[in-house]
Amino acid sequence: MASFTVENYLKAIYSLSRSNETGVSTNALADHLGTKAATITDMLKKLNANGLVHYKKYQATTLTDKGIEIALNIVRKHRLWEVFLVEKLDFKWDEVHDMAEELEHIDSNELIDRLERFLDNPKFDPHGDPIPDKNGVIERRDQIQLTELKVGQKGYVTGVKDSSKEFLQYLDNQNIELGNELLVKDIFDYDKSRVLIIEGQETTFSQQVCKNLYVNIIE
Amino acid sequence: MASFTVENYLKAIYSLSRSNETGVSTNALADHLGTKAATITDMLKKLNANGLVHYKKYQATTLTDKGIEIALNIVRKHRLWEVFLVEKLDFKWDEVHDMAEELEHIDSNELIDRLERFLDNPKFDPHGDPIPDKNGVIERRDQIQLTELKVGQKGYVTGVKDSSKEFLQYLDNQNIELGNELLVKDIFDYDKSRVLIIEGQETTFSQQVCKNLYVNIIE
DNA sequence: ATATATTTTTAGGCTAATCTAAATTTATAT
DNA sequence: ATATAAATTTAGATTAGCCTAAAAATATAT
Repeated sequence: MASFTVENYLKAIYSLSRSNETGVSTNALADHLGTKAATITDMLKKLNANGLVHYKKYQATTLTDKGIEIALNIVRKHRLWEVFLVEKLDFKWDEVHDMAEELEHIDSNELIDRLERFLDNPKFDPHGDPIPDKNGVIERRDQIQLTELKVGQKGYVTGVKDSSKEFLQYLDNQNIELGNELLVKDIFDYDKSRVLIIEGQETTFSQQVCKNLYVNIIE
Repeated sequence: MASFTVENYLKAIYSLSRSNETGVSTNALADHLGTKAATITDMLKKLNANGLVHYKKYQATTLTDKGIEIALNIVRKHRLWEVFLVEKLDFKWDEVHDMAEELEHIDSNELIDRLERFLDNPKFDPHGDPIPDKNGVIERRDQIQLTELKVGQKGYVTGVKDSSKEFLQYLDNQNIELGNELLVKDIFDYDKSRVLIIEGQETTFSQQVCKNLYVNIIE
């Protein structure tokens, strides 16, 4: 079985691969995992030897199929536990990340399958991220960043791109939650900030905030 | 914070102390934890240095107050997670031990307090063991071993002394569960086996089985 | 095209938790 | 009371995962 540490490496490589199709650099991984580049090199050699990554000296690293499978299972567990914490234990969406980081390593697929059923087979976690099924299949979603909506267009909030505590708490303060309907009333050329009507309430959001909100267009 | 390993040592010392008031021996710990005596000695020195155990060379070890506090918190977490697994995820009582062994190390008291409330503040785990409250207080219970009942006395099953998979599955096969009412109809002098009426059904149990069942007397 | 900067790897070490084998201490039995 | 057995500790190694400092490879800028 993959150790706690190995699971975290695979998850990190998976996660960084989302934004970088060509593969992941040693330094990017070191940053992400809070370790030093030398440590990453050591581990990549081991993961490579165990058939979990494709690694060649000085080149970007990618996951093998086996590596992807393990990473997706960790992501699945992480997101299901987050749903549990929010839906059943009433935690807020900005409070669950660290606990889920631990719970994701509990080693029982039977447990996680039963948890999934107990939670009524949720398809998305509290931040709107999709939950892989037991075969690692992720439901694809046609969500876009709020910045892509033009003036006059309507949408509803489906997720957040940045799930940092700070951003989630900012959204709480603004009373924004998943499912909220909104209309883009105006975009200021100067700083690309937007005037929005969210659930009937007029609010102004910076471009940065809008980039970090995913929406579905309402035709 | 105590590491996963340290937590397991403290829990083991706590657990073995239940049956041996004077303290725990190095070999007993090695057996219980599946490691070698030399390893135990090393660790006891560290735990002693950290104020978690009272350790003197060649003498039985006991937990300090701080050690007891940590051990009880682990026990609390273990038992609450077991209740969750059985009550909410429909696992059987012989299936939950290994998962709870992992879940007990999840590091959040807030999580465990919320879990407790979610489970309606259970006082006992699925094997009848008491769940320490958040201050480490355990509800004392006047349960006795079934072997202490005399012929003609009645009781109901409150717990198991041995919670091995094997014993629990044996009980399942015999349709015995916590709460069952029973009457001691006869005790055979020869092997101390008992004829019992359990929930109206006549059954014979060996002395070993009776020793491992806790009951409350019904006057 | 070459010097400089950046990234990555190598080499050598550290710590926690484990092991085996040998030495020491304590317990037991005659 | 002393020999023997059992339990415990010490000494010296190992492995996983991490580190720093130096070397090597790759990328960038003039």
